[in-house]
Amino acid sequence: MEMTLKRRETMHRLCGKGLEIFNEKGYYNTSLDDILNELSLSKGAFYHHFKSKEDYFINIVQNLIVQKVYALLIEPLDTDENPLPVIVESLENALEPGKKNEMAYGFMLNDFLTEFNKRNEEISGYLKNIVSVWEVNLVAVLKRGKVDGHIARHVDCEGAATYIIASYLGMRSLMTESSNRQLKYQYIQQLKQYFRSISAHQVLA
Amino acid sequence: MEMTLKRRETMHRLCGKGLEIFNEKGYYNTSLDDILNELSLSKGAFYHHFKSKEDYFINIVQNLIVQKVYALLIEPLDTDENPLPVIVESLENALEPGKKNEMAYGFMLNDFLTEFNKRNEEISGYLKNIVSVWEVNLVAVLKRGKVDGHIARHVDCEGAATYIIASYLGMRSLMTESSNRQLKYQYIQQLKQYFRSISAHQVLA
DNA sequence: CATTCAACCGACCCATAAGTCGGTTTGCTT
DNA sequence: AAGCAAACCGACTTATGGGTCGGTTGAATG
Repeated sequence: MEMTLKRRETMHRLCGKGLEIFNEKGYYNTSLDDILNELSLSKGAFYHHFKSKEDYFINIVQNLIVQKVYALLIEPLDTDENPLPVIVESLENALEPGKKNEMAYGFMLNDFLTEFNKRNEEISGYLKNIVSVWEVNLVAVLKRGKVDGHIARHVDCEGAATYIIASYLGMRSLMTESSNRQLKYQYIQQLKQYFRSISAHQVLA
Repeated sequence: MEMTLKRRETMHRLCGKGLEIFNEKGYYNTSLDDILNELSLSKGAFYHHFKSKEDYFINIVQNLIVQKVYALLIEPLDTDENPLPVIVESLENALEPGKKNEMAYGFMLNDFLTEFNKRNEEISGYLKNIVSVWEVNLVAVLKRGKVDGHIARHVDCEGAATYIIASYLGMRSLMTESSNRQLKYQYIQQLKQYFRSISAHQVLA
């Protein structure tokens, strides 16, 4: 099964570089040759592994993107502590410019969501699904926070989750190369302010 | 100057229909012919009035979009009342699905911002500028709210404005044809919750 | 009535980029 | 070493869409 290994490796390289460039320039603004040239691969190689550009990107979404969202935004929620600081920390971390040569700016869900909305229902569906999983997990962790006495009883957990997600996605629209540090700081501060207001122990600022 | 009138009218029709379709399908996913067919106009007519698709869209941005942002998001702020309910009302109104055949979903700043970011620096610049004007106005109105005793003294007005804008832009990523009513309600509720927390009179929920 | 020019027409040009296909290379198996 | 299939190559096809250009129309002007 050496060939299967070779296959896997090439597909993996393609997906990795693809995500990197799609993230930089957008899906529709990136040609396959842009990616292929970087990897010194040919059209033939590409179509030997994927049946279309769309199929290729679905692969990227369902492997790499899902995985990153889990790692950055969902798994960190799985603790027994007060959920609010945990959520803050996960978002703060997800907005961090990539250390080394990892993905810059935590994540690009908003960009892809917007790009495929109205243009490709299938891919759009996969992306929305990712957001939805994130939301479900946020709601769960908020509800637990209520039970554990960290979050005020009156809070609408679904609404809070939606609000958190919206603000995070929106931040990614505002953060363009420059300006980021300040914006991120402001965002985190206000998020904390909001969290204080839904916390069970009404700490005054 | 009858001709100038004709010219104006055709350009106006082009811009109106253009905004409508660009908003529906996205700028890069809309061909000039898509628009021209709807208006029964030709390529020749188009290029008689605009020097390029880009020039055309800049026209749309600087006339129609600027105007709508002012009408929906900026001018409503110009009152002497407590700014917080006024802001809520403007956002609520801006997220309203267009009555009659007006623009659906209040506004599409986030979509265009995302689409042109990384693809067209010039247009991107104009759009960012609109957001920036909105932000400046929000900050001003929040500061006035502080002076007037509606907003707590400790609040970072710039941060709050950023946070408000981010959450609004993000909502537009989440609101796809279906689902909207519920999402909007949740958003407004949580926004109010946040506003309560930066209000001078700490009303408990 | 002739002239003129803004407004408009639509066939054409050309660059881009997805996808095809007949081939070549590579490396494992026998 | 021969055979064979997976992996890969790259010229080609095809569709799309922005932009061009030589023309036509129609209304105002003299």
